[in-house]
Amino acid sequence: MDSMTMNTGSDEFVEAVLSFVESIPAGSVLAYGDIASFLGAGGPRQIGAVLSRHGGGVPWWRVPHADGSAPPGKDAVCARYWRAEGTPLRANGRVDMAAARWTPDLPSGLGVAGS
DNA sequence: CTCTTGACGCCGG
DNA sequence: TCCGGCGCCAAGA
Repeated sequence: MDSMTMNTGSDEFVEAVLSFVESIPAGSVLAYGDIASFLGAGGPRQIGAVLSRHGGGVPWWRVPHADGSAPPGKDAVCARYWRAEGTPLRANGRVDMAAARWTPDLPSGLGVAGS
């Protein structure tokens, strides 16, 4: 997909975000800003906007804030899902981003590639 | 064209 | 650690 042709608000962008979220394995999470960064389009707010409108069919609970906290109102629901999926949590009940943060499957051989 | 709003993120107190 | 404020990006009125 041409990232440069992907304009926020376009169905392409929406599908890309939803697809990305669906690809997140249970037990791992990604912050709004992380998705925007990996996607290479828009910003954290655009990701949140998409999930708020079309996130009804994807594991949106795997997409907390950068600090590991959950979206407004969904705090209790998220905690339940996180516990069920064994997501690394901190004492405060928020996600341990340092351990739960997921990265797309990169070509084998990388891992340590410090670039 | 300008102003406000929003499932964000980071910094300072 | 919690709270508030400012910055960012795009859509809507």
